[in-house]
Amino acid sequence: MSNNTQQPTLMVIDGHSLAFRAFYALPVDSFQTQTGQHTNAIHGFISMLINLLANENPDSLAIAFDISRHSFRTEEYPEYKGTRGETPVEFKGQIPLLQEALHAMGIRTIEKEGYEADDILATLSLEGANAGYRVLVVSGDRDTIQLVDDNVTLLYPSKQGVSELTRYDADKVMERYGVRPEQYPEIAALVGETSDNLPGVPRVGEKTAVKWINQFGSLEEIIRRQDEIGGKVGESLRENAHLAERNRRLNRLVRDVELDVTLDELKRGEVDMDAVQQKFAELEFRTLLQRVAKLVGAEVPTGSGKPAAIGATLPEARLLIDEELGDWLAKANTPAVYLSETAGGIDVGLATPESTVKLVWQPGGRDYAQFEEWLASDAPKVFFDAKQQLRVASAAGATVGGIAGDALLAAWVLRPIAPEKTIAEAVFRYLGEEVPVGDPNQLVPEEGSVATPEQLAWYIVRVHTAIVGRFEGRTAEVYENIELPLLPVLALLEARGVAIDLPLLEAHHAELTERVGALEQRAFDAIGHEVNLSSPKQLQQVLFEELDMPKTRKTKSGYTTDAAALADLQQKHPHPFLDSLLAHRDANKLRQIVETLIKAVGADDQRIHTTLVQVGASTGRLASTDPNLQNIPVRSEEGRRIREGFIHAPEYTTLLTADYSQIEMRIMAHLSGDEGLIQAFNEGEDLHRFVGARIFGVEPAEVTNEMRSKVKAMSYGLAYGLSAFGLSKQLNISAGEAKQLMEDYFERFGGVRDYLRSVVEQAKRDMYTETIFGRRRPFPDLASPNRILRENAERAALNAPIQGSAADIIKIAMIAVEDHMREAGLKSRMLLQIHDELMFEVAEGEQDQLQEIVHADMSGAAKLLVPLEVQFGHGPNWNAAAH
DNA sequence: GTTTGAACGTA
DNA sequence: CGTACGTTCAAACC
Repeated sequence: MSNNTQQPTLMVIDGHSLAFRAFYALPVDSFQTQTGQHTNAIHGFISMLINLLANENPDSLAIAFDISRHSFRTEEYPEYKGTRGETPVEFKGQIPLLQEALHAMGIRTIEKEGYEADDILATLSLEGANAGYRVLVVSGDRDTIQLVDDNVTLLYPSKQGVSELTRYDADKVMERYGVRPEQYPEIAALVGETSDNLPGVPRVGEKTAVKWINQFGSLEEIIRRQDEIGGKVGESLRENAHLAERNRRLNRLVRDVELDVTLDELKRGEVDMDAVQQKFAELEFRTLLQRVAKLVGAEVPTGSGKPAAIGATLPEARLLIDEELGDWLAKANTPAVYLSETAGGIDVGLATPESTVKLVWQPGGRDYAQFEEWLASDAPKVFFDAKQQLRVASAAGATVGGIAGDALLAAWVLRPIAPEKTIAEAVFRYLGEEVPVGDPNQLVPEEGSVATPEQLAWYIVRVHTAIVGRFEGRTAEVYENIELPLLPVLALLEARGVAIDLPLLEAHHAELTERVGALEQRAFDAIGHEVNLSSPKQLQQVLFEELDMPKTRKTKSGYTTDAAALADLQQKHPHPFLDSLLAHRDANKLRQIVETLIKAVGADDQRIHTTLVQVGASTGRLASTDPNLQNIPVRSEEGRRIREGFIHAPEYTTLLTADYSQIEMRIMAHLSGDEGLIQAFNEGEDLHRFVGARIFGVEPAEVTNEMRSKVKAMSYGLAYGLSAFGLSKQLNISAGEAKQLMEDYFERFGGVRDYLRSVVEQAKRDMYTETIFGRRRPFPDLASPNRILRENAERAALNAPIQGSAADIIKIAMIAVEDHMREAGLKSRMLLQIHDELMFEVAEGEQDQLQEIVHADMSGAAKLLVPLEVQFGHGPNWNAAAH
């Protein structure tokens, strides 16, 4: 319905009430971003808004929001709207995002402290009508019926949901309610409004109220002549007239709120599609973007062809050589570099936001000396996955310096729970543009269907700026002072690898293979037939059907056959098969680990080069893959034999390991400020013995091994959100004893309990946790209505600052150690990081000096309320180098 | 051929 | 009903 008069149209919308209706109209679970942010109310609201704008085409537009529940109404009547339950958090969090999205669409939102959105609508509709506008009020609150007149029409959502709006003009109000619009609030005052917690006059319903209004003309008149009304109803009116009067005061909308906006400012202008695109990309809205574009007549990127039609335009690529290239490099301000390996060499894309350059690089060729020199220099450059690009360069014999940014790393620091792992993902999220990725099934890609290196570089340089621009708090410091300097250190560790005693591992493997075979045969003999011992399904058949053993804990697809359950079964229901099975599991696992390691040994250098994944863990830890060297067995004697296969190269004299002693407990002491715990560390006594003495009320010397191990399990469990139930399971003690143990612990170390509580409290408030150094980790699930998800998030939130701070500390130490070793000109090398441990290959005569550097840098990486202790061990192999 | 689940190694 | 990872195998899926 378009406006066919000369009169301009003003549309005013009650944002809160319509968003709330949208929230209940759309399934909350189907509208979630990857980070778990709910978006159903935002989506529903904007969808409805687009329809409204398309249908009504208003000339001016404003959307009003409530700031809080407090208004002059709650001043007068504190119970106002008091029966309404707590607004769901899933909804509350969407309002600021909705407002941001509306701002991106160039739409003015209005809030006023002390007033409700309806008062703003009332004020604007009056102002608009006076200024000659035709006014459309959009609200789901019945109080706005009073605003309707010849110039003001109300669009009110029908019961079906948000998409259907009923138009109320004065005639329609009369038809529906039987009174004129301005009389409606008097009806409502008499009847009362349950949803606002405003009781009316008992025995008076809509029918009676309308009858009276039509008979007497107004509420005032009804009350003045209340004695004329007979019967029980009349009696009720006389007793409760004050309620009707109070209701009338409260439901009268204020029409002269002072707003710091003029009608002129509400005129709809051009829509900045770039801003809309970016905001919608964050919200992961795609169809809405198309609809907005259609509404305003803009173009939308298709995703198939060229880079985004709207947003920045891709500069023409230039193929530069010699002086021209040198000139470009000299002038370019922190360009992006993208290296792509090809059959003949390396294709290079270089870009600033304004200019792109391509280069067909033949490493070592004479024409490229200038480029290679620039690449190796400190001249700042940005990358996407710089560590991988470093490998490409280094394989070509080139070096890379001046890593001033890495968009992959930045995206992870910003959102470590679900970082964008490809250029296309990051660009879509942070720039709202689609990178042409091409069809992998097409052997010869069409021109323009796949991004060239220089196009990718252009995306990288822009997306990096966009990501870094969103850092908050101390995130930029974490990125610049920890992650970026660590990156080249990790590249060095990966390139160095660790030496392996291949013959020893092979002998070990042969031995394990033989043992696995024998155990397998013994297991078969015990049940009289063969079975795949690695198949949980087949094992369940044997255990619970053939041998008729008692059922174990349930899994998704049956009953568990894990080691703990099998050991438990063996107690209750001994059987030789169980023995053989458990022993087989152990041996087979070790055999498999050794096999993986053997396969990973490089043919050229007899070393294993793991990949240290810097963007792997959301706490800030590193991860190790291909192979994982952070989970090499150590707990069993047989497992430690595998560590004997990790050795130093012949030109070095020993392996050195340095590990933080109880770093997580020390961080807990620091963060909690608990005096008992701090004292324990400062006195340098055995921690668990000290804590045990306090808890059990004995002298440290009298703490038995059993007491000590209970305390140890408890201390470590606390940082993981361990419950009394979990503790009882782990220690095999009664629930009561476990509960008592925890109570005794908190009795003596109350600061720890207070701290753990405060972490979750803070996390629920901010929706993220922070480490000592300011690394943040978001926790969307803390607001989940799903109890399991929420409690999992609470435990993870409890642990994140502790585990994350430990990760920060060892990273800082690694940067310093590598730096100082280089300064000292040492030949020794840092090789591995295993979360709280560093491994070094020590060159002849350097052990003391190295150990001094490592000790100083590790213990000095953070100044805590307790000392950071470092333990060293050295020997010919990793097992011997244990302390 | 790819994904999922169970199991298990480490800090 | 204790956090953070990666790898392997079998089974289930396409």
